[in-house]
Amino acid sequence: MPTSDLHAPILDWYDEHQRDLPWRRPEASPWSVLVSELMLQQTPVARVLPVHETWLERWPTPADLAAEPTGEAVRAWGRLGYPRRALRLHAAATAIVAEHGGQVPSGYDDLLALPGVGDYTAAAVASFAFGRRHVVLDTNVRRVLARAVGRSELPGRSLTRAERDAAAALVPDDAATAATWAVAVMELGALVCTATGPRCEACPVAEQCAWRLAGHPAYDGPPRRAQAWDGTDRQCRGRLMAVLRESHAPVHRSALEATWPDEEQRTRCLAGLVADRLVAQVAPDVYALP
DNA sequence: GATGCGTGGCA
DNA sequence: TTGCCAAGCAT
Repeated sequence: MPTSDLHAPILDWYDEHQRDLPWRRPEASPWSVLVSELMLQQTPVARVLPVHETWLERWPTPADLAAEPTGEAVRAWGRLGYPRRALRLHAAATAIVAEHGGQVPSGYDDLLALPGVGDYTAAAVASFAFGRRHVVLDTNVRRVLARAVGRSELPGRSLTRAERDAAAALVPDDAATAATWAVAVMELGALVCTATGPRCEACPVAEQCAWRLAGHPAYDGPPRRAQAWDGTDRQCRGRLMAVLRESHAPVHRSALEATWPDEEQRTRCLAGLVADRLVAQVAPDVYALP
């Protein structure tokens, strides 16, 4: 297969076009990398940048965060979305202090055991923060490989064994090169080989891209369900959380009623937030961040 | 394996 | 305008 021809062009392209991101700088700590990865789960870089900066200033080490109430993490999370990630990051910091002497572990298995850290994040932190050799397979990498190697516009809904094997076969032998390869392919997917409107004219491997050579055939896999929003529990939970984040004093139930007209749904969502530990009930009908 | 989980920007 | 998308994880 000519896939080895992908390496040099993509590594060279990354060397020239990579973004200067705080968590990529030489002085960035493993904690900075871990925080960035949690924040970047389903959230664009542009929105992560300011929150990541203030987060690291306030909590430069896992121990600093672990010493705070979880509600402070949820409040500082702001509007990044999926606030349960803030809870998981706090729990990860607590576990790092309790089980790893306050140092972010460097091994994949130890990272994977941390709350909020799955296969992708464990591989990414081990690779980016510690220079380990791993298969780092996120949505960007999956898309780049689906096109360059697999001849399709988009990857399938679920990660297949064949897809993982193909990605593994492309990882350079040398650990340091493998780590650069991982971030380089991700960056290519983020900046050039984008989900919509890919900039093939700027792509370093356009000449050998199977999808392009096939004439850019449109995605023909199973339909991808657009996530509903209006009227969903997610929207309702978001409204409730916004009120609690913005108030530095406990909030009475009556103040929450104004945010959502459907009482049955609002009550159910509030109970769900309490069950999720995103909200604490501090007195009858009074709520606050935990 | 499918589903639920926030938020905002952009074409 | 509105659908689609953004470095996933846990259940």
